[in-house]
Amino acid sequence: MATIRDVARHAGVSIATVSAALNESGPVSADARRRVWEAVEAVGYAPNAHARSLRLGKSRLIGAVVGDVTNPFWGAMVRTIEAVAEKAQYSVIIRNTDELAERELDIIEQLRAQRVAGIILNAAGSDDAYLRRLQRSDLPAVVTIDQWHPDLGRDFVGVDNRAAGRMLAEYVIRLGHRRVAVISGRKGMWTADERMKGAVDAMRDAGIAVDPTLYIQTDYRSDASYAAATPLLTRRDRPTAIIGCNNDITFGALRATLDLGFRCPEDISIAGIDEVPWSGLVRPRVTVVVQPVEDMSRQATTWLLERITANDTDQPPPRQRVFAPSIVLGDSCAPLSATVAPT
Amino acid sequence: MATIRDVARHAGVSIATVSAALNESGPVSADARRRVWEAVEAVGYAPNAHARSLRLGKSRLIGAVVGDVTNPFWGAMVRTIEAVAEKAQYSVIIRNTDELAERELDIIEQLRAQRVAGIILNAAGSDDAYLRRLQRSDLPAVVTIDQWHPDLGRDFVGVDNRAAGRMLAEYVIRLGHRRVAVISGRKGMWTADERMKGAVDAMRDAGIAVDPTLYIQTDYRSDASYAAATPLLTRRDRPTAIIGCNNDITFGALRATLDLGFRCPEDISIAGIDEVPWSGLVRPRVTVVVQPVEDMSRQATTWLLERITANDTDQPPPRQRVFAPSIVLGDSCAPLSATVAPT
DNA sequence: CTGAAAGCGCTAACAG
DNA sequence: CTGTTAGCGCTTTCAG
Repeated sequence: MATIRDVARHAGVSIATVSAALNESGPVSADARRRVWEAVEAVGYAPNAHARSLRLGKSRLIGAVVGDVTNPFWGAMVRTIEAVAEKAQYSVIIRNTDELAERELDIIEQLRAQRVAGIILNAAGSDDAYLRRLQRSDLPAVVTIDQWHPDLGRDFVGVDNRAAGRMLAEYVIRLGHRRVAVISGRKGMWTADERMKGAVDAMRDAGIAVDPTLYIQTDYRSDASYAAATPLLTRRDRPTAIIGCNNDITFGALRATLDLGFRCPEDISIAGIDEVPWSGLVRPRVTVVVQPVEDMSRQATTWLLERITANDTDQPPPRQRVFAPSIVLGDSCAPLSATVAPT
Repeated sequence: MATIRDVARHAGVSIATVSAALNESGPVSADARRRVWEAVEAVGYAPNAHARSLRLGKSRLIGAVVGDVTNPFWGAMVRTIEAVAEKAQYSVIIRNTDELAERELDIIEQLRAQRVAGIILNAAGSDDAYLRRLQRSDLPAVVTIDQWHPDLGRDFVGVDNRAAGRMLAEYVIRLGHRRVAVISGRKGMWTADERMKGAVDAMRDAGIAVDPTLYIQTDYRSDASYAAATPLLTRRDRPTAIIGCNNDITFGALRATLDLGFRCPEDISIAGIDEVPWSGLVRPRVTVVVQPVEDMSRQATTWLLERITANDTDQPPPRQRVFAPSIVLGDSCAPLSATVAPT
């Protein structure tokens, strides 16, 4: 592939002039500039990004470390991250962690070796050893997204997850439900704990006796949720409503409900967090709390690019932006009075 | 960030020894090796990928150029591509084209400048100028996926799209339908043309008079499909069945059908191509032809890595692998005899 | 305004 | 077995 030397030779100038012309980083005569561009065209030149990065000591790559692109939540995130990055001439390397802390740390290490300029990170781990390893000072710019870690000292973009859990619980409580199950992600994960806490708080505030066997934390996965929901639904004092703390969990709970021969919402009311794909055609239309995914990923990417561009000396202190979730009503929840009581 | 020099100094050896030790590319005494690894640990060294790529004249990056990660079809593709690439220590840069040929060419040019080692490409354009620009000889290794271009001379992985269209049409014909509409992607796009042709062939083979006003090619997008379906459904001699040639199109057609007050499948039968997300809960359960997305992306990535690794001299000739699609029956199609006739 | 030359961090001869 | 050195392609002083 053509190098800057080929262009210089072809244009009859020095390589320094070519560089100055292409980057507009120095004075070049109109004539030389024209000849350079012609030569670029003629030899099919494109500057070698690796040489450039090496010389400049910085690359135009950013990493997007997400749970799983296959989940519409992360799919939408990645889509927007890519769109915003592209405008600023950055490319995004995508990596899925399946929310496995060990994998995530590995990936971060690899991205560091690749000298990405920055990382948008779904930091899904939680224990101390994990956090310590995330603290290492020689990481590139990082903006965390979705999961918050109080002491990490990084920019964070997410939603008020406690409010999300609370909204859903208050909604079903208002419909009269008293025995409400909540299935959330694994313990220690910020979003999972917060969503659970928000829901439980709402119950407590409503004067409902808190039954811990109704509150389950497992993986944010539909099979885990299915497995968790099944025993709940076959108990004698089964809940009359279930809250699923992400889309996969909601999906699993709904499947379990229907597979066991219950109707939703006639027998069991179900509501969840996160958008449901093809929601217009999913029956019942699930009541969900949604996050402004696009705004979130746009903010995260903007902040990241800002940090990448800023001098080391004027890096802003860690910022947090917490968006408000909103509820989208469907018909997956019925008033308790209209619910067929457990026998 | 630490360089190989820091490691060498710390270990009390030369940089060549460090390189040899880390890459196992030369004889190094056990003692030196140990000291090198200790030094690496101590200074937090990770080899600079840009320097490496520059020196080696090749990178460990591949580009995944897809329609839109947000679509579950592409989401699954990207997921598998990343998984397979990771095992071989390659990173994937993701780019969405929205199937816009101009954007796609731009992106390819950028990836070329970035010196990616290879590209997995959804080549969505079709005109001659486009193809000519894709032909340029100085591109890295390329494997095309989904869309086939006979003369491109690149590896290709996809499905038998004609069979996919045919399967669906034969299915509804077997149910007795005679007035069957088909909505596909834009003209000139291989998958769109093939799926349409497969469906139309099946009609012709069944002795059905071909009514061109029932065969529409538009964008692979739900709003385009919605707009296309609406007039079809409001005609007096409206079709009794609709075939949607990708998931978005099917979704749009279904929405239009329901919005107009028709029931599916009682009034209109609908079937489509591509997986439907949350299909277990979408009502009606749509009958679809699905592609083995995971096998396809695995094959594409494997071939790409193979080409990247092979010497220029022993590059295999262009290969094609065409997977068979399969049909998954739902309840979105009813026998014509059970269908409420247009008034 | 233009050119020569240094050097980013690494690998691979090659010499010791 | 180990060290010295050239050079990958680029940007950027610094002289002319």
